[in-house]
Amino acid sequence: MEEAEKNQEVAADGLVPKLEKEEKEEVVSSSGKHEEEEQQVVEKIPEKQEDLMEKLEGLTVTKVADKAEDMADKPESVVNSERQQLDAAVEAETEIKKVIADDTPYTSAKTFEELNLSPELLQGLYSEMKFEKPSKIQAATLPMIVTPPYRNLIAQAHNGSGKTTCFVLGMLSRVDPKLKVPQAICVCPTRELVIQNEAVVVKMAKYTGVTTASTANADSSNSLTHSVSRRDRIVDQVIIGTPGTLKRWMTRDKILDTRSIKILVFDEADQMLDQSGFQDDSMRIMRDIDRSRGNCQVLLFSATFGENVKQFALRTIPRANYIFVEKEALSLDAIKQYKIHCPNPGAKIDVLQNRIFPAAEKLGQSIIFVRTRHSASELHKRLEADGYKCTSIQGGLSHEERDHVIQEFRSGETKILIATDVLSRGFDQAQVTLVINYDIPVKSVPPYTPEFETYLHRIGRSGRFGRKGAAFNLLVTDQDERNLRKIEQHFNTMISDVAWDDDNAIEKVLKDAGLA
DNA sequence: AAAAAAC
Repeated sequence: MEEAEKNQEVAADGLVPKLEKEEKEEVVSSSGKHEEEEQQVVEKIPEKQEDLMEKLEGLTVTKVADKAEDMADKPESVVNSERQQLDAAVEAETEIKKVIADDTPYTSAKTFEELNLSPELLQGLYSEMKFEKPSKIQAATLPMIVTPPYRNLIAQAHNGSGKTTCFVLGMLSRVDPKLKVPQAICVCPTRELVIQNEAVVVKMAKYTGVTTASTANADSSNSLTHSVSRRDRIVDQVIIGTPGTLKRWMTRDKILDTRSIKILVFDEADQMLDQSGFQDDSMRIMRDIDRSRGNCQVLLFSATFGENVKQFALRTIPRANYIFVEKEALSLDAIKQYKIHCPNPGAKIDVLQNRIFPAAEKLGQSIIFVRTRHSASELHKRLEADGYKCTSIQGGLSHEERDHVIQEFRSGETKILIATDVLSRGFDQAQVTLVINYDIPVKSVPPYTPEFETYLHRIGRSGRFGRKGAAFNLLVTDQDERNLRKIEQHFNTMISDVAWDDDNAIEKVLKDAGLA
């Protein structure tokens, strides 16, 4: 079982953004070792498919088996195509390992030009987005996304490495602005992410004539059974939304025509497909689109794919190309992680106010993560009562309140934001240098083991696109200690101790992190 | 001893 899973695992080390590259490159560039590893990966593929066949049941088996037979039939071409993707130059610097579903040859994109994007789209990339060349994950995935036969793709890459650009370019390159019907859908887990992603689409699409619609602009849910159903059919090409509203638009309201949808994106895909996440809605959306128009390209993107959801995704998304990263390679070196053991719950406030805030003031912006909605507003009240300027956001607030809090934080007016996990994923604000886990993320049911993926997403709110960042974990109980140790082991990363009562410890540590 | 969306 474990062997099989290991074979399944395809690592993509070094999906690191530009600024961090120098360090990483030293590690990977000199030896020819990864080349050997590549060969092994190539040779293992037929065997891997057999393992997969044994493990899977039902519908999926047929598909995977077909694939395995294909491979057995023409091992030469498979091996050849695998070799073709070992594009020497790119390979040497990216160390990306990927698996492709057929014998379509893909060459890593060193420039955006070679992707055959429209001039309008390229202009958006250069003059609006100020992008020069593809990041590593972009170089690896964009050819897979935009090259016929438009295979499905499951792609994992580090926090802040440029995944959004991958799927936004994917969507924009596939839609026809002359056709006034929905052609691309992007599903996101939160309202904030919908708004953020829509802004990227609008910016990148500036010269293309493509328009967007999003569930966040729709009227809020009270008064409007009427006004929503009265809405006209959507004529925009790119639709961005949260799963519930998208589903309603497709089924009850019938304002979202899915017959022309060519590409369907799941951002934060592991959460969107997780059973305790949005699995039901996501599957429903996929099925409905598949029924009204087959052959829709599905893209899954996330920084994390826990083992279960990874297997589910591979079973669910047929004939997908995929790229995965070993979990041990996921924590970014640019984000230094610390733990502060507090003698009692009250000391958390003390550490926050007297140790962290004074140091944080000079840095940039900070996000403090807590476990519940209630503790978000409680901590907010407490800090405000003590004279600290901060805001808080959680799903219990009205949409207007949430928008307002985010807008103030985006503008830099507020430096300290208290948040539940509504903001743990995807939120992209370059100025965030500090993440504080006021509570460690844990599962909601006994034995309250750590939520590894959430931890990684939270600390990934800092250190965007290779910038430096720091994360402080406040611990009180023995269970906190145990859970943090598990997190260290899980990601094979070092979380150093900082004394809670030392005046200078935080300052010193931030200097070490390259922040002070 | 939960959060997210949304009914």
